[in-house]
Amino acid sequence: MHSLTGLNMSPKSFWYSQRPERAIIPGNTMPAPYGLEIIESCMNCPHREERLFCNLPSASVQKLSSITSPASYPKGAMLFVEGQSPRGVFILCSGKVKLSTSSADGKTLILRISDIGEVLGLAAVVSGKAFQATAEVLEPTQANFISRNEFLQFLREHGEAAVRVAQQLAENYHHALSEMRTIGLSHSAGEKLARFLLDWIAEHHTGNGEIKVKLTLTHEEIAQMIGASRETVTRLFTDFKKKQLLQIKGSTLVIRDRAGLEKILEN
Amino acid sequence: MHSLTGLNMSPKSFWYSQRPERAIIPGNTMPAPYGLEIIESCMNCPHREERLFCNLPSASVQKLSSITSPASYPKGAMLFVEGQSPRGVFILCSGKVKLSTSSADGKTLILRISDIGEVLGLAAVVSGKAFQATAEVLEPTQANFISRNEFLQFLREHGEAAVRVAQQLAENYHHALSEMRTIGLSHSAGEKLARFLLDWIAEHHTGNGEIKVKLTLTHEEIAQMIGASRETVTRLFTDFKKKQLLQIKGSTLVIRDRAGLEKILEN
DNA sequence: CACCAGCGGTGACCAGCATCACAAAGCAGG
DNA sequence: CCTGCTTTGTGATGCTGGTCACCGCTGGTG
Repeated sequence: MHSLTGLNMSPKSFWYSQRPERAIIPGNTMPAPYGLEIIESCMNCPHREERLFCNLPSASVQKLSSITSPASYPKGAMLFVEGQSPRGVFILCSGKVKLSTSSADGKTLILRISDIGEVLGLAAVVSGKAFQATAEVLEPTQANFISRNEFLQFLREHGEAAVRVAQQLAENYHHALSEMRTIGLSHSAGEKLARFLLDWIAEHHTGNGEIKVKLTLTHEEIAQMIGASRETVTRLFTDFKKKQLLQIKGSTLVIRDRAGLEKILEN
Repeated sequence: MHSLTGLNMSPKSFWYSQRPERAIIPGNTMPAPYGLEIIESCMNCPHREERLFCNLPSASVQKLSSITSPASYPKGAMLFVEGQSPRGVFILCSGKVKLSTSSADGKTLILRISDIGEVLGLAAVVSGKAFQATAEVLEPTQANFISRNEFLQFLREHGEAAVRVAQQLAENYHHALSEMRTIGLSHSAGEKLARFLLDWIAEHHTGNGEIKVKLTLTHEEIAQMIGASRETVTRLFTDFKKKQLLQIKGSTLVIRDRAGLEKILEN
C-alpha cells in the first residue's frame, strides 16, 4: 500500500520531474520515463459532451485547448498529494482516480472515486490553499493539466467558464456532505455500509431491471470510504449475503432486496 | 428543540409567507408578523470589506444592490430547510446562523456556524439541487436575500462575481473536508473534541497571548458537530479540565496547554 | 414567588466494533 | 507449476462510547 502522506514516500515511488505535471509515478519495474504517452488532445475524447467545459463559446474552447497539457498516467501514479501547494488542475479524460485524505498515524479516508469529466484539484487551485486530498490513479488514466495561473487567468476572462467551475464545486460540496451524512449520522457500521451501497448504485446503476453494478473496490477501500475497519466490512458483507440482501459475483454486486437495505437506514 | 426535517414541523414554527424570504419564523409568543424590520441596505454595513462581493466594478455592485432584499430574522428562524428546492441565497450581514443536516430518526449533524459575510445556500442555488442543509438563526440576524434566477443571471453577466462565488464554494468544500477529517479520521471521541477545539481557536482566536475564546455552544451542539453524544462531551470537558488542558469561565474557553491538546491527535 | 424548561453533570450497563492473530483463497509473474 | 503477494474470511478479546436514568442548577415566565 502506498504511503499517502507525501512525507515518507514509499521507496517504490519517485518524482517524475518532467514539467508541467510533476506527478508521482510508481517506478516499480522501469526506472526510465514510463508510459507518459502524449495524446493529441482530450478535446476529441468520446465523453466530451458530458465534460465540464463543453458548450462554451468556441473562442473559450480554443483558448482552453491552448493551455492544456495532456498526458497519461499509469496505475499508482499520484496526480497530487495532500499538503502540496496547488500547481494546477487535472481534467480527467479517461481512467479512474482515488481521492483520499489521511491522518498522521496512517488512517485513511477515501473521499471519492473520480470519473471521466471531473476536474481534480479545483478547490485548491481556486482557493489558493494547499491540496486537501491526495489523488492516486487506480486505472491507467489520461488527463489534461492546466497550470494554476493560466487557469485562473482563463476564468477571469471567460465568465461562462467560471460559472461552470462554480457548478462543479457545488457538486463536490454536495458530494462531501453526502459522505458526511453517511459517516456522521449512522448508528452502526451496517447502516454506513447500506448507505454506501445505495449511494453507489444510485450513481452507477443505469437501467431499471435487476440491480447489478461493478464494484471494483477492495474491502479495505470500502472500509476507508465509510470509516470502518476492513474486518467489519467483510463481516457485514457475509451478513448481508446471509440475509439475502445482496450477492457478489466476482467484482459484480447484485442487489437482491433493495427495500431491505433501505430498511437498515431507518433503524 | 426544533425539528429540522421540515416534515414534522414543531408546532411553534409556522411559515412566514411574505415574499421573497419565506423564512420560517418561530411564532412563540407573537402570532403577528414579527421582527421583520427592513434595513436600508447591508451595502452600508460595517464589515463590507470582508464581504464576498466587495471590490467588484461599481456597475456590478449597483446591479447587485438592486436585486437584494434585506431583512432581519429573529432567533430560531429558519432561512431554509433541508430538502427544499433552492429559492435563492442569503448574504449574512450580521448575526449567526447554524447550518445542519439531520437523519430521519432525528440525529443531527451540525455542519458549520456561519459568520458575517458568508453567502448561505450558494451550493444549492448554483447546482440547482435541493438544499442539503437547514439554516437556523442563532442570534438575531440581518441578511440580504437574492432570488435564484436573479442571482444566476447576475453571475452570468458579471464574470468577476462568478469567480468570487467559486472561491466561496471552494472554501465551503475545504471546510467540509476539514470536518470530515475530524469525524472520520479520529480514533476516539477525545481526539474529535481536541480537533474541534483546535480548529475553533484557529478560526476565532486573534492575538497571540493567552488563548481565550468565546464558545457559545451548548454541549449538545458541540456533540452534534463532532458526532458524539452530549454526555461524552460533558465527560470529556471535565476530563480535559482535570488534565489542566483547558478551563471554562462562563462562555469563555481558556486553553491552558495547547501542546497537550495537540498531543491527543497523535495518539 | 413558584414553576418549569433547558443545560450540565454523573453513575451503571453493555452492544458494537476495533484490534490482533491466523488461515484460506485468489492472482500474477517467473 | 510453484512462489509470493494481496485479498478475504473468521475467532477471541477488550475497550469505548452510546444509552438510560436521575439530580441539581439557572434563568426566564406567569
